[in-house]
Amino acid sequence: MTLFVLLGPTAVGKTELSLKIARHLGCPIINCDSRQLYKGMQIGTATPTAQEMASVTHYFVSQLELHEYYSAARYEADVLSLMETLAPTCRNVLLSGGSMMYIDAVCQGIDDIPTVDPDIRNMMRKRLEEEGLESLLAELKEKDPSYYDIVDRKNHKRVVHALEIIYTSGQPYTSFRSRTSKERPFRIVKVGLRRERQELFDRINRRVDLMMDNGLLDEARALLPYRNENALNTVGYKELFRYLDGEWPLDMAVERIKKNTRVYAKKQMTWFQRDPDIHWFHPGDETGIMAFIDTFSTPAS
RNA sequence: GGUGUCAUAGCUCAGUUGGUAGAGCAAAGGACUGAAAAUCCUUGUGUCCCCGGUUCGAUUCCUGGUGACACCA
Repeated sequence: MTLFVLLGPTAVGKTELSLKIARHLGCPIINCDSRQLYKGMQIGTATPTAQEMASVTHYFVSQLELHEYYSAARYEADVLSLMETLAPTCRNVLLSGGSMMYIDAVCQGIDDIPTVDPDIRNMMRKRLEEEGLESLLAELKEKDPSYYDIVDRKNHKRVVHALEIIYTSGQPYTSFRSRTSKERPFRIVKVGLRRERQELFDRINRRVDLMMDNGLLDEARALLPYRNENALNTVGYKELFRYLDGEWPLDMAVERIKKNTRVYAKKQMTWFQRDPDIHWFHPGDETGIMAFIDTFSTPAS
């Protein structure tokens, strides 16, 4: 069994190509976009359309309620479990998306760290607000000095999370971090898509305009009641919320969406760059991509 | 036409009591193990509008020019 991973920055052309590859292989698509997982965010996250979904079986698209907690670790478990289910009938499966950590969670696994209790999460958030980062850092230094040495001390999420784990488990955060790659019962082949930067940025700008034409503002308005959910802390929505609050004019919000999407794309490329297992193609090189896929696909036995 | 104010980084501006300059935004680079489209870090040489003058030295002061804005005719 082979898991093809189709990855690349946002707007590079993954969805379109994923359908072609899936039809070519006669295989299903597993979505690997942390925001397309949620319901109600179709326009802003460029979720495949109903027509696109009709021709190929898609998993993990528009499934989660907006308030549902989810994580890379759950995604890892869900995908592995799905792969087991598919194994008897599928020789090949296509995982497509750009969520870096979710891809790595599936391909390498992530350490078995306890899930943080919501009460502890709330408590830590309050403490961060009231005591400040310095105070939490001092506590981390005392309770897990080896993580204190390596943590990004200005990144409150990292510091807070380590303490959350310490409070949840009673053990140092470092004790859970093995950072070893897990074995998978299937072959993994990574296909990366990339374009010249200007080409990609033009596509991003055009796609944002298209999203606006397709009703992104109405979608954002409908999601306004959920704005504090993590799922909505997402490019495309957070900017339109500022407009709906009367803070920004609409054209400014749209420009910000474009800019933040470009920044996100750059961040994705930075992450992908250091993965030596990715085979890179231009999305227009369909012949090359299909030939590559054919050489690695698992044939009928 | 007259008077005044302004002209500095891609943009908005600060500043140099005369010793060639710095913030925010934009842009670029990077980190990343259970909230990741999140969160965080690093990076600022530019004819200081142009010609001339004063000066050891002018982006800074002065004359003139050009452009923008405001007010008066």
